[in-house]
Amino acid sequence: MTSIKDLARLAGVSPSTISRAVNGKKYVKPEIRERILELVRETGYVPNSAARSMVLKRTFTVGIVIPDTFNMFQRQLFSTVERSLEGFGYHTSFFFVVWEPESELRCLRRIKAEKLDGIIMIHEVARPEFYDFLAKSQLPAVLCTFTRAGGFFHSVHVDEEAAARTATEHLVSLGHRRIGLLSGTHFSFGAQRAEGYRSGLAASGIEAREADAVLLPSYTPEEGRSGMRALLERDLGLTAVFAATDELAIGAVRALYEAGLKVPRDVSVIGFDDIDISAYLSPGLTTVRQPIREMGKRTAEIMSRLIEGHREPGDSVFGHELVIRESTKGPPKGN
Amino acid sequence: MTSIKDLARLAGVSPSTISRAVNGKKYVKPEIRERILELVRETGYVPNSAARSMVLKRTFTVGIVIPDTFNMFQRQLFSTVERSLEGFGYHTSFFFVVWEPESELRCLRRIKAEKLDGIIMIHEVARPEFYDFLAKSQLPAVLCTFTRAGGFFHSVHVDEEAAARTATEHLVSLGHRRIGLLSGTHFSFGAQRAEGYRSGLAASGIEAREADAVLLPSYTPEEGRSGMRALLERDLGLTAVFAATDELAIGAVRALYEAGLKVPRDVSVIGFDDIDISAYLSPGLTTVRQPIREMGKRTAEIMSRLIEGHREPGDSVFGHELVIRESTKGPPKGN
DNA sequence: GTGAAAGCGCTAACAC
DNA sequence: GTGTTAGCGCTTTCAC
Repeated sequence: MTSIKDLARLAGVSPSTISRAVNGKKYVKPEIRERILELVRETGYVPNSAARSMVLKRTFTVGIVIPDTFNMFQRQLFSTVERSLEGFGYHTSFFFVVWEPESELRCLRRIKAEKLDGIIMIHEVARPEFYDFLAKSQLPAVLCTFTRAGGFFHSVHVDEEAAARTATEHLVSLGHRRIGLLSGTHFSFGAQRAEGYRSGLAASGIEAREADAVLLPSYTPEEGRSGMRALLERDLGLTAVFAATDELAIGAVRALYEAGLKVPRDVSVIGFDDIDISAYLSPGLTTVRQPIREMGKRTAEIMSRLIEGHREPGDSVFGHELVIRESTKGPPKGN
Repeated sequence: MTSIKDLARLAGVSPSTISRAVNGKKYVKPEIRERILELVRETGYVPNSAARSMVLKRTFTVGIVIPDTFNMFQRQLFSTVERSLEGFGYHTSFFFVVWEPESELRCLRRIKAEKLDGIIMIHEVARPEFYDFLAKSQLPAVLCTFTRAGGFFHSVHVDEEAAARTATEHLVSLGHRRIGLLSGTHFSFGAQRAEGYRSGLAASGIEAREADAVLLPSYTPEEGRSGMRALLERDLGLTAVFAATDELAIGAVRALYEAGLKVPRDVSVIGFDDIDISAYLSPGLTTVRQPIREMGKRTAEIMSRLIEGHREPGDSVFGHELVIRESTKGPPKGN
């Protein structure tokens, strides 16, 4: 691998001049600069980023912490973030964390080792050490899709509870009275969406029954399927279900299908997130959309400004949107 | 941020001793080691990886090149690769490349700059410079899900053509005679799967008609939907469709749904890959499974051995498996 | 405009 | 067992 010294020897100049030429600095005679750039092309020289970041004391890369099991919503989110960050001149480094304390600590160690310019959390880690580090290190950080009490961190998110209420109210407005809930125990949004479901019901004067809700350990289609099965077995006379994520909803629809029930003829299903695939399901999934692209862009933008030393408002709360497709309609007659 | 010198001062020893203690080397008096480790805990010291890799001349991280638009199949693949690599003691660095020459070159530059221990390609880049660099630099490299003529690179993949043939023959065995094809123009697998479709048809004495096939510019549900629509408009009397990826298949099912046709009652649909979601669709998608986990693990294993300087066989060809779910059945009577 | 020298944080020879 | 020294590849004063 050619180094700056090799190039210096080749060009018959000093390493400093190479450095200046490569980095487009002033004070290099045009013809020398040309010759150097020509040499760079020939040799395929690219400055070693480790060496560079050692002296510059910055890496031009921001870390993105994301669950190892990231779902399609998160996947779309981080792609947008990555692209936008690239636009601001930053690279990204991904840290996949598994849902276990050890993994979070390992991730934290790596983050410290890599001396990143900033950290974006697309995953709500459990370990407080994580947040403590972010706070104490003064590292630019933004929480994407969740907040943390204390107002210390910048965060980009929707009003989860309000959005879940919108979903529930849509079902109610269609005439449903017995509505099931499929949500999860992990991460704040699970509880927040469940709360929105309850308040949506309450606002319509409908009692939220304990038995109508099931809280799953994760938000996968498989959990949605087994959650829906549980609901079905309880024989509650549900005519609709609110699933806290589209993936849970997909599993729920599947369980219904396996039970010989049709969506939306027998049971209506509404999801949350509006992941890409939801529009292509048959029937298309009615859901509450989080403005993924906008949120991703905003996250990158805040990060970039934070790195540049600007101050930024603490919270960016985005609006949600009800997307009505074919998986919801009025309850079957007789109910 | 605490550095090795700070620690040395704190512990009253030299930096070398700190280095030895932290890296678990011999020749450190037990009580001193203890004190140092204690200090490490207190201060939260983590060695700067840039500095470390400069002297070690290796980074313990392998790069994974993957399309920016990676699909669910690739997503599962890289998660497995990442996890397995982690098990071998390597970190991973992702390079998302957009389908355009400039992006591939930018990616190549970054790869050169980062001095990785190896490169895994989960994306078949177009630029020959990329492969030239890999070859000339002697960097351990493995191509995952595709091969390259010349036998120079290690690669992990299935026999795409044979697998597509299996899919087609399944349809034929069900009684279908007019079978549509939805594949793509990009990446070798598009042509290989199309070829498998043709040879599957030929093996059954069925003529492959030009009009029954549509080649899309990408492999998304949206393309599958528009491809299926095109097929429908041609009014060919198709009773089944082979889609070259599950995502294409999902879009095809959607187009059929929108046209008021039922799967599999009116038209059977078979996909390729067996992405996670396929089992949760309603109806479940019949498909050809690539052994994602095994392929991912194998890729990581080969990489690890390559880095350690071992020789490895050039190709790992995995077997595929037909997964029959509900989206395929015999053709409607009267056809 | 250009080069020499110092130094970023770390590890590995090599003394002691 | 431990410290001293050199050096990884780069950028940046500071002379010239």
